[in-house]
Amino acid sequence: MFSQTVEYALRAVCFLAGQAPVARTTDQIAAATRVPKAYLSKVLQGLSRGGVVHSQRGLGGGITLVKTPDQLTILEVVNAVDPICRIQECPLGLAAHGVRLCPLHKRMDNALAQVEASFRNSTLAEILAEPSESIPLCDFPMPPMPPMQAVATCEGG
Amino acid sequence: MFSQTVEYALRAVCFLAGQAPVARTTDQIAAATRVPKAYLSKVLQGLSRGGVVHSQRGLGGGITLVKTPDQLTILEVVNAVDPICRIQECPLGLAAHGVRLCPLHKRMDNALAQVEASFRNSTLAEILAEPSESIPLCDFPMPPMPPMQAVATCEGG
DNA sequence: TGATAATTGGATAACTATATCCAATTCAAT
DNA sequence: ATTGAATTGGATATAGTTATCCAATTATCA
Repeated sequence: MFSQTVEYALRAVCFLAGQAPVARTTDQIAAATRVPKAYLSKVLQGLSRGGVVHSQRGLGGGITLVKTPDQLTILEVVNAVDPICRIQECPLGLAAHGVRLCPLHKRMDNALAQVEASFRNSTLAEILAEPSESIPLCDFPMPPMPPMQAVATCEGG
Repeated sequence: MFSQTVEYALRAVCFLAGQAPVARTTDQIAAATRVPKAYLSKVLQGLSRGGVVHSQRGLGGGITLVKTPDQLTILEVVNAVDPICRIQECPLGLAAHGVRLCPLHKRMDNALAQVEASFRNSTLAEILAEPSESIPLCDFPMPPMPPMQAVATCEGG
């Protein structure tokens, strides 16, 4: 139900949060998150226009988060690239329904509201800090990283 | 975030529930729900294969619900045409993540689980019975209906 | 059995999402 | 100023979703 674009954007931001405040290039992000590089650059453009990341051109440039991980929520990332559109008015355009939704669309909108709320309550810092057997994006705890090569071994699909 | 197909399927089933146990033709459903007739017939085929509706060919045929409205949930309708796919395993295919999801994907899956749960808890009967200023699909309480012509006046979009 | 009413499914079109490639642009470092 | 590293954006390709049309099929009623 979530688009590929959302999945990719969250992976990228999650990676950047773990590296903050260091800038990373599109190549580095693509390798770490296993997202097609060419497509990732478009997704990052969306995140940039949405004010989630900052991109710096030129030698030594790259992508950084605009906010610190504890101030950035999943919702902001999602809304930057593929907004959760709440149901504002009757999709059938029925005049009588006006502002109030019918019971059907009220339930659909409630579901969207729940997703919105739970995404609003998750910060990137929280995700990185959560004790878990699985570190986001990695087969192992990630080292600081400078030169950076392809990410560890990986099988399965 | 919900596809057009889901929206159309829910409208159709909602309408049929209000008419149950009378059969309605694709033309009648299309007019009442304002769904393009040709596309609706495809959506209904999906609902039929999914066991949500039964279609009867021939003179006097039409579409009916397989279950009574109090036994049919929104979730069953949604899953018949555009299933909610929970995140079962790490989308990156990281071996180390195995069965357990990382904190990021755990949160995404939780959101899906919430939607699933709230759809599982809504029956069509409940939706029709809910006191509301807006009756599902209609500008006014729907009469029994036989010959049936276009549905009332309607403006806005 | 014949006529009519209804679904079924194949072919096709338009649009959006996903993905790729590359030339142009920008900027830091020297 | 020149060079090299990096993003940017345009053009294009592919796949999936949404939508339409129509001939074929099925089943009921007279």
